[in-house]
Amino acid sequence: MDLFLSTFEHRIDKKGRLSVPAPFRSVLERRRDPLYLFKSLTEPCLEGCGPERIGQIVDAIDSMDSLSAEVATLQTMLSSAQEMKLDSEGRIMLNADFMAFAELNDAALYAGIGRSFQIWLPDRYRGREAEARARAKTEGLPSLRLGRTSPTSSDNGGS
Amino acid sequence: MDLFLSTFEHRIDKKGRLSVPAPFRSVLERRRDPLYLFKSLTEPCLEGCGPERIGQIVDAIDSMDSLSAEVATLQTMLSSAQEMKLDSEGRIMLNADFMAFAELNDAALYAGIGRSFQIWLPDRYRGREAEARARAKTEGLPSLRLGRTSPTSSDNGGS
DNA sequence: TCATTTCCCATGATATCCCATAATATCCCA
DNA sequence: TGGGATATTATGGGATATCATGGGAAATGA
Repeated sequence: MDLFLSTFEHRIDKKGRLSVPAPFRSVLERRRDPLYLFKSLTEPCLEGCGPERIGQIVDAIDSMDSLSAEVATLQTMLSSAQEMKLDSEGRIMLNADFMAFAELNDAALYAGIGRSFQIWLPDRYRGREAEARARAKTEGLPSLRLGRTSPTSSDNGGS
Repeated sequence: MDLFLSTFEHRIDKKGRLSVPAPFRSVLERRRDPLYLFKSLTEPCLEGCGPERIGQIVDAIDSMDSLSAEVATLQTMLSSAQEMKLDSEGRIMLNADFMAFAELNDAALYAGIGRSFQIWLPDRYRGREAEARARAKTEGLPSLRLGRTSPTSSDNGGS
């Protein structure tokens, strides 16, 4: 089961190019997946994922009442989503909208969160991380059931 | 799965020409599909799609009570639909009815929403997007964990 | 005829390709 | 186990291709 994990900080060059971390690239390559980015609905960061999540959203829209507010929300996600083409060095180009939304300028921090990852202004991310750790200390951990539960997992091996 | 995604803002020149975004054109070309536009039933914007979506509407009408109000509604969609011809540079010309309906003048914003896309007055679209994002912040994300269709999938990273 | 629309070419902006390089990580073999 | 050789990675820059856009001229059609 390959996942997006760890954090990486990379520079954004004068041309607006940003390297995708090699470990993330190899996850996508192994699955032969293109990379999609979209603006987070709830945080000032970008989200990266493979096509399966985009497909879920498209299918969900088709199965919902097209006049509902939920559909409008999902459509907002899709209208900000973009299939990113990597250049031969594994870099992407962030358009002006993406850059402005996440308030990026000359550097970006990738944070792998399992099946997807986020792209943040580095300092902002570190601030949030500190907050989250402080919260954990005062409020305790969210219930985490590490025992494992759900059956069947037709995953390939890996770690 | 090629989809219409992302947003693009283009100018409408003095002759009334409007470029179709290159990524949208390549989706249509790959499928050898002509482009259809029609007036949205629910919003002050135009909708664009390929022939399969038009076919779905026709089929839906055929399967419904031909006297119902819904049929009349869907029929107005079809009667406003038009097959657009692209010039050699990939531009379309919007007729006066389309321009007036979406209140367009010298610019248009394309918003890809998966299997179709919309064409908006840019400022109006941005207002709607801001509303949708504000709603998502207060009311949370629509639950899309229903559709657990694909092999990977599962929990949303939706920050 | 006159008013459009369509075709063709020009152009500036920008993305993409290809190559170079420095730093780091990985490998290999003694 | 060490240490030099090799591969990978992130980053940068110049050249080339693509794209959006605009305008003149030919074609269409009412």
